[in-house]
Amino acid sequence: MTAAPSDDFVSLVLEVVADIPEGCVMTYGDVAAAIGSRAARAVGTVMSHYGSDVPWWRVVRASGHPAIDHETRALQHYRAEGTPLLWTRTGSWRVDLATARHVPTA
DNA sequence: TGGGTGACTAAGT
DNA sequence: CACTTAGCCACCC
Repeated sequence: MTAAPSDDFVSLVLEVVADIPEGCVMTYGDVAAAIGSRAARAVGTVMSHYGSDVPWWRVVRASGHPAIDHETRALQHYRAEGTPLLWTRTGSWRVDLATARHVPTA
């Protein structure tokens, strides 16, 4: 299952996500915009099927929260990469988009 | 060809 | 800050 889909949209998404440097993150909407689309949902769908081959944890929602049901898994990577995190008093946490948000030069 | 689904976003409560 | 509602886009049957 070495994801090598001939699908254009899928390949573009994987390419953008793979280009995100360590310690940085991008929102689903930003990834979609990077490939010239606004299908943030489609990006998430692609990640759910091919995320195994890309640093999916570097892709978060517009609120700074990681993919649903994968927050704990993403937290392990953030702590290991030194990604800036913001903790709330309620015990919840989120990625500091103001500092970790990555902007593709292309 | 048409309809339903989803690792989303933004706005309102 | 957290939850709910409506809107959008790409993919599968």
